Amino acid sequence: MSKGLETKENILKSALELTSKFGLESLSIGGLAKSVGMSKSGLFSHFKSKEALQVKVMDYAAFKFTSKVIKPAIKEQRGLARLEKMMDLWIEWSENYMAGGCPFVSSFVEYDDRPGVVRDHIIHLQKTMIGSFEKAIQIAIDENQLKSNESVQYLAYKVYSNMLGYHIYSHLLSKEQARKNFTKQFREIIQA
Amino acid sequence: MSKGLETKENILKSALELTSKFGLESLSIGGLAKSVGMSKSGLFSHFKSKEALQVKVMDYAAFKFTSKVIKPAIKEQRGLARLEKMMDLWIEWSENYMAGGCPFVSSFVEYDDRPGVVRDHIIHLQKTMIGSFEKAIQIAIDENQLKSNESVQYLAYKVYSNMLGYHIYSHLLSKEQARKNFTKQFREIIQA
DNA sequence: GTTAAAAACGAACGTTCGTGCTAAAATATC
DNA sequence: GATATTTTAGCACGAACGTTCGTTTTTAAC
Repeated sequence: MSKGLETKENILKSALELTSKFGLESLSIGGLAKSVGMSKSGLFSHFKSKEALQVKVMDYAAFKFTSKVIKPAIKEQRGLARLEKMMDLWIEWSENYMAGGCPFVSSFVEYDDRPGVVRDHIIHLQKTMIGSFEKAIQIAIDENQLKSNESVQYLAYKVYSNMLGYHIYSHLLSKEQARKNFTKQFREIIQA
Repeated sequence: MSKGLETKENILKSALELTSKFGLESLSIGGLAKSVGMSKSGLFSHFKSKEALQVKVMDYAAFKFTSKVIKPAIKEQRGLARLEKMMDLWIEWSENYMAGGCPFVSSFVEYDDRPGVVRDHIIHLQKTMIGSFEKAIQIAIDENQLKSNESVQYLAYKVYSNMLGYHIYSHLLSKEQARKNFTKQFREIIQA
């Protein structure tokens, strides 16, 4: 890998950490440069605008999410086991890897009323992400491991709401209590 | 009402609108001053710091939430009817009154990793809000209109997750579809 | 109507913001 | 090892940030 790509990856890694903690909008070129130990202009030249940087950061987040949650779960056998593994990894992603909070949730909330390429991109990534869950749910149904007369879309909605609830409650109460609630509701969803 | 309190209320009204759209952190003294049509310093003198302004804005949001959602719902008869009215008004609050998105959700996500008085205050308000729903649920149970072997806290968690799901989905899909999902899951929660 | 208090203003402060430049340093190519 | 290319740094810009100040205007009290 060339030097350029190496530092670029380095920058995005730091940027994602900062985004997770403080949000995509609070990401500043100067602050980011300081945290990776290079000059503002040096960093800036890698991306040609702040907007482009933000888009790249979200792409990087999506890449990481895929490699930390989606891909490992696919190694599990088709059906409920895979879906459950996905939930576990998802929680782990929120809890350990993205300690400052899921960047998709925060950036989405941040940009839901800021029209522009950043928002469009976030929405696209979010839909892709939900699509992954819908696919996993569909497979569980096909494998006759999940019986439900509800649509896949509605089941995914419930799964996703539950994750959002976990996300908020984990900062409000203890992580343990939030996790209990999450697990309990997930069981109800797949057993209904 | 004195002139001072009048303009202060005016400022907070504009501030809440901006917060709903762009978030509490993006609220700037200069921008806010421009939107209410007064000077930066004139506005600033009403609050002695930006932090104080942010706290006041959230207090104002809580006040509005109480008067638009909680209080009108209490006029409904005790039990499920009241809880359902609360849901309707809550959705209405998100959809019409707070068109830019619920300020509690957005500010909470924004500040969950920014220690300080603002965060502490937001958490406090959020807990109070959840407490209101728990109380309504408890009453519905006491009135024998809601039968459940789950704890009130867990039921409130489900109700709240559902609202969060609605909040995200309404920006992702259509409001109608989001609302359908919300209503459906709410029915399941109170019938389980 | 006079006077005291409150409210709003305009200007300036030191910082930080994103974004251009140009020049120097580091890397890759041959 | 010389050359071409990429990457980084340094500096400057205009604008916006929160905040302070002294002054002027508006309101309230008598």
